[in-house]
Amino acid sequence: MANKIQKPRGTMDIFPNDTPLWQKIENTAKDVASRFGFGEIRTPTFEELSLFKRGVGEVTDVVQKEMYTFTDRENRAFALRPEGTASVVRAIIENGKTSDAMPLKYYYLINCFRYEKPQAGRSREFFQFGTEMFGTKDPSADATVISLADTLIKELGIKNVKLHINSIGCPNCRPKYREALVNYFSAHTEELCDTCKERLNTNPLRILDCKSPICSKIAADAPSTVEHLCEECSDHFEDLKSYLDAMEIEYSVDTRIVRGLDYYTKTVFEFICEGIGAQSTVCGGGRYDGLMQQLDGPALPGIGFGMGLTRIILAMKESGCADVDEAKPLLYIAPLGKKAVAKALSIVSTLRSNGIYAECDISARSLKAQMKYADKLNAKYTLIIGDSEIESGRAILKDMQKSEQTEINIDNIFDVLKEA
RNA sequence: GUGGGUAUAGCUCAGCUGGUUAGAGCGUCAGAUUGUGGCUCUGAAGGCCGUGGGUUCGAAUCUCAUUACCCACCCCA
Repeated sequence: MANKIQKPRGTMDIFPNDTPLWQKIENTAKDVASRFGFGEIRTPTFEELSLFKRGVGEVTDVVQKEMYTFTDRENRAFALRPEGTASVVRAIIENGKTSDAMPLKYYYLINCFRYEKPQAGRSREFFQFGTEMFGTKDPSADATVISLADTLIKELGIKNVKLHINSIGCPNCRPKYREALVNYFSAHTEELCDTCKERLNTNPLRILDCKSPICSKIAADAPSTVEHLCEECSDHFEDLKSYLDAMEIEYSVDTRIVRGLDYYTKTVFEFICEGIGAQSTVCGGGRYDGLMQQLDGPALPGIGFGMGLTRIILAMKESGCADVDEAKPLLYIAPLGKKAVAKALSIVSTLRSNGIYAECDISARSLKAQMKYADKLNAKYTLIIGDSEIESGRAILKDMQKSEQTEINIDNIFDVLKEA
């Protein structure tokens, strides 16, 4: 055991006992997205490093210390995608989709990579379902995107998740708000925790969601975003709320929701699940009206979200809806002898071609072992074929649950199964 | 990047203050009169006790380092 090869830290192997749950989530996501008129987009796993620097924000933690970067043989700098939005924007611009009918509506199911220290709900390779919409700045678009996430969460059966919304303003009102915030917290500098003293310079908005009791107590009386919005942002936020009300989507306004990535403007939201650990945001998103321009595209407003699939799974387990029925074979054939095996393979092959899940022994095991295996697979019926059955053309069909046996004509197996 | 916890068969775990061939349950495979499952019984395979040093006559058991996992900070989905 000199060098046992292990998977990279913060990654995972997923086996067939777990993949059905993943597939259920992915299929439901695709289904819901297409009902909202969103089409799937696929972009590269890695991109030019500068895309993320410009798109996500040069000074964010994600870009500064969490990216997997590398250079290729010609010394070009790349990075594994730490999120999905920047790539989508790049692809839209590069392929001239900005001339398509608006709005553009895309979704994706991707893996992302961030060099972080793993913990509950956080890994280095993680999976997310994301949506992006470009070309409409109307609050009804915000409401639609939120509704998509809400619909998906509900269809998955997750109950213990709450929607929190906020508005962080636009380039007109945010600087003023930021100033007000810095003024307020500066008066309490000494009381703030060390990280928040840092944040005062780097990202004062973040002090609002600090978990330290002292900071959150101070933050409670801090000026709130909502009161500092310009008229346009304020109207936008009010309209969004009334549209959510119209769709009967429950939410609470939470001024501590600020989002970490630079590109967000106006609407921000999170679906939060209590009980799955510290990383409780199951879905996070918002509006990013300046992003397209920041990447040298036209001034198309955008909005979207990312949903962490691992966290969704934690939430599903928490609300007890993570069980997926396993596939059970309709028929298991237990052949004895080569002639019988040939017959079994032939029957099973026909059934499979007709969309039916069927199995037969392929290990030349004893009948007893085969029956045990059929039981373990939860087969509905077992057909036993030996030499004499091949001769007579008749074999025993056993209903595994009722434990009843009937003799049938082997070639009638298809009709018998049809009736069953 | 910071802090706390853990690391023994495929899985869940025993193994007391260091002492001869490291255990259980579950799972896997094979048997319990010739071609029949779910219950029961029997047996087998499977671990140099995460890895590498150190202390010791002797270490799974003490110590240091390292790696991974779990949890929290940070950050975020």
